[in-house]
Amino acid sequence: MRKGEATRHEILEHAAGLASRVGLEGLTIGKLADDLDLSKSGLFAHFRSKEALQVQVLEHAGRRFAEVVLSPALAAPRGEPRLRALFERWRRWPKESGLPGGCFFVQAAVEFDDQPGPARDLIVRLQKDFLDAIATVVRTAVEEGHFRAGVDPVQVAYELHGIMLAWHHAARLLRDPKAEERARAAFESLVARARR
Amino acid sequence: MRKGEATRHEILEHAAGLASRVGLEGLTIGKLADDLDLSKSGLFAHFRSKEALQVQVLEHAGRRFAEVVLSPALAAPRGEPRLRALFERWRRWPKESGLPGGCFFVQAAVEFDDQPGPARDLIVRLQKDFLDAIATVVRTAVEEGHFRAGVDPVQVAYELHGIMLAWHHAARLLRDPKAEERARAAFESLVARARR
DNA sequence: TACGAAACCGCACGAGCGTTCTATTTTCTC
DNA sequence: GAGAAAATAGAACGCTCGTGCGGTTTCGTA
Repeated sequence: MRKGEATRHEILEHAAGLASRVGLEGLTIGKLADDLDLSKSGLFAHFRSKEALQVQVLEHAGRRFAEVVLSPALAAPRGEPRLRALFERWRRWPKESGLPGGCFFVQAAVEFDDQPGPARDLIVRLQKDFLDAIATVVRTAVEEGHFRAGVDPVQVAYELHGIMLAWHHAARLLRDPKAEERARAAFESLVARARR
Repeated sequence: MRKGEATRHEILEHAAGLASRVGLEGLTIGKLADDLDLSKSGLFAHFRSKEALQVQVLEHAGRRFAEVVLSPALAAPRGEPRLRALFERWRRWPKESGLPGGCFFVQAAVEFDDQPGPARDLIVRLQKDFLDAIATVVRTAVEEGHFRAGVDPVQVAYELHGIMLAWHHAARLLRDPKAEERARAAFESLVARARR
């Protein structure tokens, strides 16, 4: 029971990186087994279906995201600093977590927005939870008096998400060297607007 | 030579809709042929490779987008009205063009951001051209005096793109009924900021 | 150290993929 | 309306996919 857990972890780790490049649908048990020097059937036995594999990869990445982005950000002082910490960690997360294809939640969200099933359900839950978390951070910024009272936290979360998606697009597809600079400018503008 | 053109057009039309749901990689010659009551080989003969099919679907959609979104928007009065027209048409384009899976450029951009080849090259060109077009519209708004002189047109294009991506995400994945409302609010905020 | 359980392998399967070849039907042109 | 050219069909290929099965190796524990 010990060894199995370990290799399953290894598999999920590698699968997340692979999926960031080719997507969760593009994930292939054969390729995965090859990369990890396992037999196809040996690897398959850990999950018993491809769908289960996809779901577990998502769960794994969700836990990882919470560890690497959310929790540390929430450790920052309440209010605007916390929002800034979140932004910074969010931006660095694909690199830090060894996702060579960029944030693979972006890929998964687009891939499954039209394909019902447990994978889609899980993605929706994860993304909603995350957007809620952003909104909560913004709300505390209002409570702390950093942001003005009229600010709509959900709207800010929405717009921040848009900034990150545009950044992902500019950086990964367009290879625009100014992508980060633009994302930062947009973020500062968003914060300034909320503060004023 | 006439008939072939017609069915090829039909194929591309249907393929674009299909690809909006399953992606350009998920596109399958067999499924496509089935849907259109053609033989696999008969359909295949029109393109002679799947890659060529993908590229032609992209070209087709690009032309369509220019017809349905860009050109009509550019017919609006210079400046802010033109930007508004662009926003409105852009928002309606997946529905108007029979893309049941939402804007399939979003799907394609994410799918190919890491897979070199002619398809990726074409997507990059199309997206760059479009972002340039937005920036140009913003620039004319500055020239017309609708927007203030300090506005960075490229930055505005970047942020508008982000708003649309967030909208796509909220509407399609999260099925958020307020998605459009939020997109509109973000757009108004963007315009107000540029105007002030 | 022995033994039961867990982990893993090799092999095979049926299905679907993109692609090729040859033959047949349909379309266009003079 | 005949004949060339184009469009389509049918069958087959080699490959890869996810999945199932039976046996072998490795591990964890008593």
